[in-house]
Amino acid sequence: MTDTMSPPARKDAARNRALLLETATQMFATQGLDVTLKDVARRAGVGVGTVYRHFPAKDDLLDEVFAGLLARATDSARTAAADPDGWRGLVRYLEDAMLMQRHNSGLRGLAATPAPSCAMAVKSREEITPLVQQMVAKAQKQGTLRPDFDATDVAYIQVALAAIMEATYATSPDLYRHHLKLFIDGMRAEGHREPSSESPD
Amino acid sequence: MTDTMSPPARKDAARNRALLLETATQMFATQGLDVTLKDVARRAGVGVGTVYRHFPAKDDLLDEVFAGLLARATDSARTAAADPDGWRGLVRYLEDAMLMQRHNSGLRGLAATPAPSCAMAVKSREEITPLVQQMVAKAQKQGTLRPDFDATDVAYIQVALAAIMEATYATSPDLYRHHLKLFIDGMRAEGHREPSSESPD
DNA sequence: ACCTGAACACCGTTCAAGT
DNA sequence: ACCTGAACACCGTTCAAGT
Repeated sequence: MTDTMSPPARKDAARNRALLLETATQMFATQGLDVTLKDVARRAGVGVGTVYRHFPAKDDLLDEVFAGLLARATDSARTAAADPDGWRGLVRYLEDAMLMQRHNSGLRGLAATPAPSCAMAVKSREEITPLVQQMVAKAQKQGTLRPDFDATDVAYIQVALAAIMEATYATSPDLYRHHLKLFIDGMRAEGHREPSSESPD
Repeated sequence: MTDTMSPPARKDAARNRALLLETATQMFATQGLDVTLKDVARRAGVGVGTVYRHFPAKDDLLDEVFAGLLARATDSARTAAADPDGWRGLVRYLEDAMLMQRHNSGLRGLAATPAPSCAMAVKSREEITPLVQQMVAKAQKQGTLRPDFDATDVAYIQVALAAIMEATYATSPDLYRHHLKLFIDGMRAEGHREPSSESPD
């Protein structure tokens, strides 16, 4: 994924790059998207200019930082798509995605305000959409998912839940589970509304 | 609503205040929340300092600007609460609220990112929540709304739809209608899933 | 009293000078 | 080649000087 050109780069440069990525990943995860690049630089022990040498703009740094999480999300989607029960796969995928956000402040911010320009959003769509499409098709064939449900709707439900989570996280970080259930229930096909052995809360 | 104290204030000051409010309302509606206070000042023909004299901070200006819209939303909720059919009132209230956002960029931004600190959000909750509670109670008594549905859930559905609208507006400003339908369907009580004479789109 | 605009703090980004 | 930090543009906010 990172080869073909660009002579190996000096060892110190490579180290700085890795260090910055690591530092930024940590800071964005715990403190959210508005950590300053100056702060990232200081914590990494380099000058601001170095950050901009490796990442032309803050968005580029964000893209690389969250590319890692995107990979995890893709894995989750792949596993979910392999589930023979389409509905169950879909639900698990959504739960996984929300759990990731639950534990990463920066991801919450990104997911709730998806700039269509954002490289990560684009790649995310490209990689995950086909997998979600498989789940949707399967679940519809199995009669458990509404027939008028689109694969892109899953992405929008993620956006919706992200916004809710962002709004409620500070007060009750797990309230989103309630809304997740609500939305999932709205996805069910006619006559598949039985509570599936969960506690009623 | 604006009396009891503060000697009437000089005529030019009062005019400036009104002018600023009007200008800001216009600009936030069409250009969104990140219009500059310097721009507002210029367009109103005053200095920046004047803006800050009348509104201690940008948030205060926003609060006053959107207090007007809040009043309209409250009216809508009151009308909806008066509907003998609880379900129909609830649906109309949601449709109204979304229509307001649809036509106001600043409102879209605010609704999608509700800071709990925001005075408008607080007032909105205080004024509208009891009305929504009436609708929810009525609809549940009439058996058309899920029994495990909370009045606060309505507010969160608004947040969710606002985020979706914000994400899709540029490309397809009316796509939110689809998701509104989806969520509304998720609110239905068991056995009330008939398509109610709408076109299927 | 109220208005004005220069000035400050802050953040993203650039670039001349260093190694 | 790459690093550094001062410098710039921009936005929110303040305040000394004007009327």
